[in-house]
Amino acid sequence: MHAGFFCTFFHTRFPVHSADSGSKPMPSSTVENYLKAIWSLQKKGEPTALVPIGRVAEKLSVTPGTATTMMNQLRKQELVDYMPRKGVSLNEHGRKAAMLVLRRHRLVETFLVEIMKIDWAEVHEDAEILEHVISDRLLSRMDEMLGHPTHDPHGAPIPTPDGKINFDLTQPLAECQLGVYTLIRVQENRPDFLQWLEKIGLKPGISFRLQSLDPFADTMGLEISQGGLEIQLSMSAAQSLLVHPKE
Amino acid sequence: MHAGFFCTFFHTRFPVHSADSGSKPMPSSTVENYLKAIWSLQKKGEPTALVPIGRVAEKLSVTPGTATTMMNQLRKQELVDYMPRKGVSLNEHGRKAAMLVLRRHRLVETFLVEIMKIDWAEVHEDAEILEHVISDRLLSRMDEMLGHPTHDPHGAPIPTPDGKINFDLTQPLAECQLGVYTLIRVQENRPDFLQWLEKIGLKPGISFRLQSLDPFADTMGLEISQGGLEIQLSMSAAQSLLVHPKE
DNA sequence: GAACGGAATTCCTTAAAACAAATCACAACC
DNA sequence: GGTTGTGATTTGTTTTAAGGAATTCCGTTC
Repeated sequence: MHAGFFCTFFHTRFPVHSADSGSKPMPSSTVENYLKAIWSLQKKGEPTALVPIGRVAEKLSVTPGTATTMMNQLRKQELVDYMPRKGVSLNEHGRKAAMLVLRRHRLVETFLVEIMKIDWAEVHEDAEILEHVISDRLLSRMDEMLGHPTHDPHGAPIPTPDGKINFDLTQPLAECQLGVYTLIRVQENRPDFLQWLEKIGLKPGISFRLQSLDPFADTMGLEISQGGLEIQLSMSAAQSLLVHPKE
Repeated sequence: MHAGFFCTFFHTRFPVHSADSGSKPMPSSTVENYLKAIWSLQKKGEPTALVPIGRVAEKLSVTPGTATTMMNQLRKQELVDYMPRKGVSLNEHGRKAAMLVLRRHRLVETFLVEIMKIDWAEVHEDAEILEHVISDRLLSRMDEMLGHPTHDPHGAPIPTPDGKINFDLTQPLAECQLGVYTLIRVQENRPDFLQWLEKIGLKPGISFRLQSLDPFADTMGLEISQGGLEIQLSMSAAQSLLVHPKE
């Protein structure tokens, strides 16, 4: 095999999250990952905007040919609108399926953090796997134990069981003026970054003062605790911090 | 496809329970299932006894040819001793791998029952899937939360992290004389059976009196609660109830 | 209007699992 | 000692997912 040692891992299909009895074939975990990828590449404003196949392939670290082949299957399963050479977008089916995967992912993450007390910086990887295999029974038990949470530990909204998602009105910190803000959501999964955030005391729900802006150094300075050190943050990092103005 | 609707499910390979970095290819979930099957067919006394390939195939609901092919792969991966036409047995590697799967399975079951409060009669199916995908981190967190349990909710011993298992000295109720016994373990996964046991008040740890034996009807009569009704039980059901004499 | 370049598509191959059908080995029987 | 039968093996095909190479579109340039 070419791509190295653990190719097997990427070739892997997952089992399905619940024994079912429906008519539709039920998406494999590979299909689910394609749906998630397409969803995440679609800009939220315009749900019919086409995503180029190359972006999908890149997102999933797969060759364009592989992605194209999969697009045809997704279309056959009536999960996407796919126009060769134009791009792909989720249809109503596909969007709902993607939302249910996202729901599983985020509920699992919340469960791992709240109940199992695993560091929020490290839950993404596990959730990435479990989202494809958790049964409906387990999922609803988790939901119940957590008291039907609306947001995961990163501040991301959890879709409802019927596939609706509630977009919060937030803006990236990178686009803010000086002032006081509350961190709502962290849109980034890299554990090292999340661990760093934790170390400096930034978690969803925490408020802080955006104190300085340096357009040339491309950084911002934050005061997180009253009278604490000013923390320097790159603009690209600030892009993944979604905030509300305080109050 | 021939074998019916949800073949896809059985074709499925699972991802791997933890990102690793070792040299060995790391068993796919299919391989893990074969190892489990072989282990469960090997009688516990004689670890080198060969299991006929047909039994393995039957256990996994797979054609003999498929099992034969897999035996060759297992041998190539140095997990089994396989002698064509004679049979197969786990070698030291394979036994350890099987024990680790069993550990994951039983810890997961215990977690589902103790922490998530799912009915012990219904956890088998979920555990059957999760045992292949749970990461080491999650597993050890579960172990910790449960206080390093030695037995699962069905009374089965949980192998240690280094793959040792501690066989309890129990006998099948079917082989017992009249007397008072404590139920140690239920060796049966069918939810309906387990639910029935629960309904009549039999769970691991419960004591009861074996009150009558009817060799012609092939049944035994149990008194579970003091002065309660006598419950009739077939010998084959009694075969899966492992007990100790009380005290 | 023709040529170019990059993205997307097709076609071919590989890999793991599985099934079906044909064949093979060996013990038991006559 | 030859025949039969059962279980195991071999061979060939299928499915899903993937990679690679060659080719085809199509929007730009010249």
